[in-house]
Amino acid sequence: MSRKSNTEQRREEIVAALLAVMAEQGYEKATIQAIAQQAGLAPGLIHYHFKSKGEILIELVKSLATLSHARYLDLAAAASTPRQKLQAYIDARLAKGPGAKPEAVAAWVVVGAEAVRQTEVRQVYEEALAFELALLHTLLGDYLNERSKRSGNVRKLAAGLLAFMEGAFQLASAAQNVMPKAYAATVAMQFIDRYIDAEPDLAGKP
Amino acid sequence: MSRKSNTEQRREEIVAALLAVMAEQGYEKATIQAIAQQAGLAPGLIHYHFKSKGEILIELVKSLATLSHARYLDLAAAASTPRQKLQAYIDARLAKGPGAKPEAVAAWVVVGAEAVRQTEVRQVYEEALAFELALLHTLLGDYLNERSKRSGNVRKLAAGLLAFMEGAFQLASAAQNVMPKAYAATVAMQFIDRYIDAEPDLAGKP
Amino acid sequence: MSRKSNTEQRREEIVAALLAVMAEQGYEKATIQAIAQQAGLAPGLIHYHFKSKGEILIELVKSLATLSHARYLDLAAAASTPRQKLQAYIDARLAKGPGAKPEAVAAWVVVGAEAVRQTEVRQVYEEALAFELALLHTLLGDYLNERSKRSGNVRKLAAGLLAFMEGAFQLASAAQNVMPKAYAATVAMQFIDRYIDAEPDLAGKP
Amino acid sequence: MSRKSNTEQRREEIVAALLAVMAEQGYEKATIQAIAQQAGLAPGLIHYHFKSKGEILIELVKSLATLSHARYLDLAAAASTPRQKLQAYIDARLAKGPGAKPEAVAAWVVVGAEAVRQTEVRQVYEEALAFELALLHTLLGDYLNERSKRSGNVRKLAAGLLAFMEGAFQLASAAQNVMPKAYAATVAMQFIDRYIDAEPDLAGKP
DNA sequence: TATGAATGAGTTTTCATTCAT
DNA sequence: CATGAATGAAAACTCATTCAT
Repeated sequence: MSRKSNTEQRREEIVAALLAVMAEQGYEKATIQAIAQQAGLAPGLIHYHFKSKGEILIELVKSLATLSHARYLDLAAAASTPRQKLQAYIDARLAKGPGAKPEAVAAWVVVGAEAVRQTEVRQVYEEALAFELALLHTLLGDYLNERSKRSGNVRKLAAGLLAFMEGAFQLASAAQNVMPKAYAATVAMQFIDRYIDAEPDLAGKP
Repeated sequence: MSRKSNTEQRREEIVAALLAVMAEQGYEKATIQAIAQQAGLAPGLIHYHFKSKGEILIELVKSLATLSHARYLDLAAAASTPRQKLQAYIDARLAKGPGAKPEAVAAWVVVGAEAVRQTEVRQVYEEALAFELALLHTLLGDYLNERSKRSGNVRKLAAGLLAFMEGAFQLASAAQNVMPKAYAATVAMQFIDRYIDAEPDLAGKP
Repeated sequence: MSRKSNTEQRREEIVAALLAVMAEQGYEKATIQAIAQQAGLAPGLIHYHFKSKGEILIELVKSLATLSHARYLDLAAAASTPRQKLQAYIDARLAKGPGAKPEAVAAWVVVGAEAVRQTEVRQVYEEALAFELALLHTLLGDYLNERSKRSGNVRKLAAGLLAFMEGAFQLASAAQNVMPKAYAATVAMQFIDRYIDAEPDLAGKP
Repeated sequence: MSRKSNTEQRREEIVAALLAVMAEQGYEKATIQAIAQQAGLAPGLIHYHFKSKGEILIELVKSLATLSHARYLDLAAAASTPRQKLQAYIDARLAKGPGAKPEAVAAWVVVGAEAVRQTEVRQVYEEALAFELALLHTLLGDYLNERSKRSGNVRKLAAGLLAFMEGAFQLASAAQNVMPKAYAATVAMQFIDRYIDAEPDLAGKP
């Protein structure tokens, strides 16, 4: 009887190792040797499970996106109103509450820089962001409906929030000494609430 | 008798070459060879003018910060009201109007990723951001005064805007297909105006 | 399943190659390429087994010290009296008799020059010399006892002999045409015997 | 009227600079840039006065030999007996008394290592040592005559002393922590005196 | 599947020497 | 004579990838 394949587990271990190393070394410095050591595996084994280093990165991008969404689903489970769901989304992405992983944030920032120049990375990176943007758009739309507000600018607000969150990741990873403590989630909700409240209220009009 | 020094000029040429190469290749791929070729210089000359590749990067960070501020000063010269100055600042940083350099934006994003792990880069990067944050704080304060508003949250608003702008850079460089066109400057001013208008107006109180 | 490690053997081969190349080229000219070629290995493999060129040098210093001491132990095995042991020591260090390696002598000289400026090299170099000095001190003490002599100057005599031997290495490597043939071992024993015989004989005193 | 050539002075400055740099950096690390900086000259000027870096080294070897001999002549001027002259020689070479230059000693050690592999250096190095050996031989012969002793071994004694002194330089430069303080000059004279006193005195024989 | 040695191309850096000014 | 920029060949070191075991 042949022994059971552990490929899937190994791949996950390797991706996790890249995440850890990349968070503090960057992508180029995350050598196969370093990843192998972090994972407690032999270097040669990495290339048995992945064709190339780039393939691990791609897998990591997907993994990070999945992770983030899983966090949202977790938090959203306890939310009933549209506002609570929005709050859950913000908290999940800005890594509040249980399961926060600063090294995942740092890795995501590095991924973003790689996406600037690696086409394949950019593709999955954009896919992930497009997904988030769509989700955010929906959540914001629901929230507007709850308030009986309308806005032609939900799309821009969603884009603005997405940009804000990406920037918050960046600054949390590379300029933590400069930023105020714990501003991100608060500011995000304020942006949303005040943005929406300032919309002309069409609901009550005759 | 003595030969005239052109070091300052050469250093600027080299920094400009790094900017150009880094914008589309990233920092690691911006090899000394590539920089030299971009600048039309012999590779050895790079190290005659700079002790190391890292030193060029540090110089570039300073240069980008200076460039951005110069753009603000340019635009602000024509601004008279606090709101116009704020607008000038936003436009300058988000690279609207004349003098916009998309490659400088891309380079800044890559710099940000390097700041995650290179201590020296992080230092100058943080210095630059701290400067921007202070300036933004001042501009927002002036704007509030103009509106006879008060806010204990100017600091958080400034931080939020800074994060938003950094994120906008990131997404403009690595996810241009996902984002709406020309959302950034508009959204930034809306964040500001609505944030401020939602503040309790204390001016008229006895 | 697992591949057997040959690291220890490879490291020894590489150290031996450095010894050979350094003996006739000096340390700086003993390039990684040259060492690799001497050892019949690929250049990259050198850095797989050693972190840096300096590490190979450190290893070589230790190896030379060990080699020299092994030669002494070999020769001393056949010696019964303290004088014979001293003679064995002198012969071993001055590379008389079977197992003499002129290239090891030349390499040791080069090591000595590197010890002038490389702190790490100086450390192991000094350790090796301190060991030799202590051994020489012991051997001389035993010899004195045999002769029923006493001397407060054994320490200085040992130091003098050590210096003499190091100088003999130097001159054998760099000024062989100037020095008399085969003077070293003879002169060393004469220094010892006459030095000791000139000491006031305290043995017969009441 | 043409301006006076300062070539000779410049050459001496450059040689002195090499001495200083080489004493603490070794020969390979004594770059033209470093030499120029030490001398306070422009790098290009070095090659105006010397054809190559090696030529400076040759000049330095000669300079060091001359310096050492000048020191002997200085000290010997006040010596009347053969023993005093010997003492003067030993003191001069082992750098006792006024004019001692530890950095010259270190440089000489480095020179010795270069002599192992550079033919041209070895030539002048050997010339210098041959000169010292001959002088030492003469001084020892005179001392023997004064004592009415004879010895067929003056040549070997001279060689032994020369080796001892070179070794003392080496150990003073690279193993100062291991050696006793101020042993060298004392031990040298003891080697001489006891060596000679132990010779069979043929003078009084019938 | 797993190991770890091996390869070789590529990278930063150094530096003697040259040369225009 | 003097300056200092410029060159290009070499050096150490890195590392993804391959492969024998």
